[in-house]
Amino acid sequence: MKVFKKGKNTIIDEIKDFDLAQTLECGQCFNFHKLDDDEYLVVAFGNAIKIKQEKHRLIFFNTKISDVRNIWIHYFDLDRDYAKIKNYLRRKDPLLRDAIKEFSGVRLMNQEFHSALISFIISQNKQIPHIKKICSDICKNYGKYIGEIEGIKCYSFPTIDELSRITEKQFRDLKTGFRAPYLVDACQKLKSGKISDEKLMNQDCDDCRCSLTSIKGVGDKVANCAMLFSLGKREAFPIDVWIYRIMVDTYFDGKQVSKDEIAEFAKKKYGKYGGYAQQYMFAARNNIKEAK
DNA sequence: TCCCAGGTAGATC
DNA sequence: GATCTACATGGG
Repeated sequence: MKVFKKGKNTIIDEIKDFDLAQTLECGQCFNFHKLDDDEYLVVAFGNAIKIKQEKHRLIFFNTKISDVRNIWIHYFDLDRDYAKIKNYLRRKDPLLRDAIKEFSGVRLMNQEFHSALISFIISQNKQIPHIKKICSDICKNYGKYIGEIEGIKCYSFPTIDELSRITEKQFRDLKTGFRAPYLVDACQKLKSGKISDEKLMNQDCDDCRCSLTSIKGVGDKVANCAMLFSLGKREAFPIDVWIYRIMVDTYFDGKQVSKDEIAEFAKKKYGKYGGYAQQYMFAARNNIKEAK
């Protein structure tokens, strides 16, 4: 992997096991906008940038090389060897072979904790396009204006301070419905420091999940998503309706077992790679369903 | 009109 | 403990 400056842009070349579209569109992140094929507007850490992929090359438009090194490489998890992870999973589970083949460019992102937590509280009982819409509305209404890219006005995800000032009524006006009081509780715990990424990163998986589920409206699934996508807990295995169906059909002969039983099974089967297994499976959910 | 969506809290048994 | 249901909103 080579990083260098070209005019106003920064380039990463010789990238392996990465596909920008697959990584952004596989349901782990909601704060982006598709501009064209393999071309996206991404918002994170108070920045908005245009990124384009050309085969093994990533172009970060109008971006300093130091930002690519300090922010974006880690954000897209590009400093990790995915060949090893994929080999492990292919050997471990034949079901994942096709999923990994089809979605070999998926990487688990390292998002900002507060934005991942808020996004996944919103995600419950909602479809991905609507989650994206609400996240975007939150940025537009309560984040800061960053600038315009390709004629699109960009707004940062609100900081914890900005989030803590949003009332339940204001959350309801953004069509979050019954999640509004959950969001308020999460924002207050973030603001008070009762919940912080610093504390959670130092906890093991079970303690971390336990801390997170002390927030109203955060159960195992939302906690696991926040842990997996923003706290580096890669053994976390979120079980949503899709993963539940796939696991039940594949390993429990269609029998409606409890989510705890599936979680236990996944822990034994995938171990510390649970999160990766889950994400390849989720990315390929429609193909897996059709194959049955 | 009915069913479902990257679920969870509270009630009930 | 393990199940059952209400919960806002939008889309098929």
